[in-house]
Amino acid sequence: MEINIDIIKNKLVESRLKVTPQRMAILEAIYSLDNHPIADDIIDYIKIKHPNIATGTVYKVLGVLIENKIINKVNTERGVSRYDGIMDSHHHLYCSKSDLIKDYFDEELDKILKNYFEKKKIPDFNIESIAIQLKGRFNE
Amino acid sequence: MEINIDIIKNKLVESRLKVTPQRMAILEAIYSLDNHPIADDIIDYIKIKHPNIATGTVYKVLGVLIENKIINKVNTERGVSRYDGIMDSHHHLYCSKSDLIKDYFDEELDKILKNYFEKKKIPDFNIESIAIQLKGRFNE
DNA sequence: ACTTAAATAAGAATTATTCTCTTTTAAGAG
DNA sequence: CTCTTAAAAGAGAATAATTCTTATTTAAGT
Repeated sequence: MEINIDIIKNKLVESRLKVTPQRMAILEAIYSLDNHPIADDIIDYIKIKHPNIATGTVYKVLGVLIENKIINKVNTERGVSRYDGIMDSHHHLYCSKSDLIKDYFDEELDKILKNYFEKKKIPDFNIESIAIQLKGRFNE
Repeated sequence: MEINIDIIKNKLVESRLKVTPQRMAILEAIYSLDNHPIADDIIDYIKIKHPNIATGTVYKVLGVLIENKIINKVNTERGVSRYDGIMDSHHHLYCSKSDLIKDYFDEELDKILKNYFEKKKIPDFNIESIAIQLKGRFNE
């Protein structure tokens, strides 16, 4: 993924958020780390350049970034939150044997689903978003 | 849902699990409580008849029931685990304003998805299960 | 009724996350 | 460029959900 400092900075500025070293570092960590890091992965990654960052700050910043739709939270079986820097509509592939989670983009599928639910309404329920979790195994 | 003691007992016997009052009570709670209870809901429900049940026991039993495919765990945004006694293939409707989660059965949709992924293989990934999370609002 | 592996109770321990309060800082105003 | 101030970060205590440990009890087969 592009780890351009200016692009990261821009994301903060666009949301009228103060640009702080901590926020920059956390965003950079999310974009650099693959596999949808948990807070602790981000903290470990950041500690190299920012040894004094407080755990609470990381959680606070993650919350702010989510509120401002700069990142997403991904639910997992284990209950630990994982974070995703990609905001384009996509689904997730969960490995049933490891903690690997991959993004899955499929516009054709999105179209099929959109279409399907436009025809087949669910009684008393208005759909706002559709997320698919595909669980399975990756070939090494 | 049917809250038949013999049916509950059978689920344990079929899995070669010892039939204990605690396990019976926990299963009964899951079938009786609606809206995919969290562990605490189950504990509260059970405490009326079993005031001495230990919290750890409830978590342990829930784990055993999941391992034996008698119940399922449902992921939530908040990270707190919720439990589902329905094992037939189904999806979930998540309310975006409350903690309501409803089961959603749709064989037609399942067929469409099965078909779709039989044609369109995902590179290096073998699908084991497909779960759809529909987030939206319930009418009143 | 006896035996024993399995299950439960009790509560300590752990883990992830949030909260509180103090200090520091980004960024706009002058 | 300095001043001001609201916002952000630091530090660590607090909380919540869940897991773990050890002793005690019990289900169910002999």
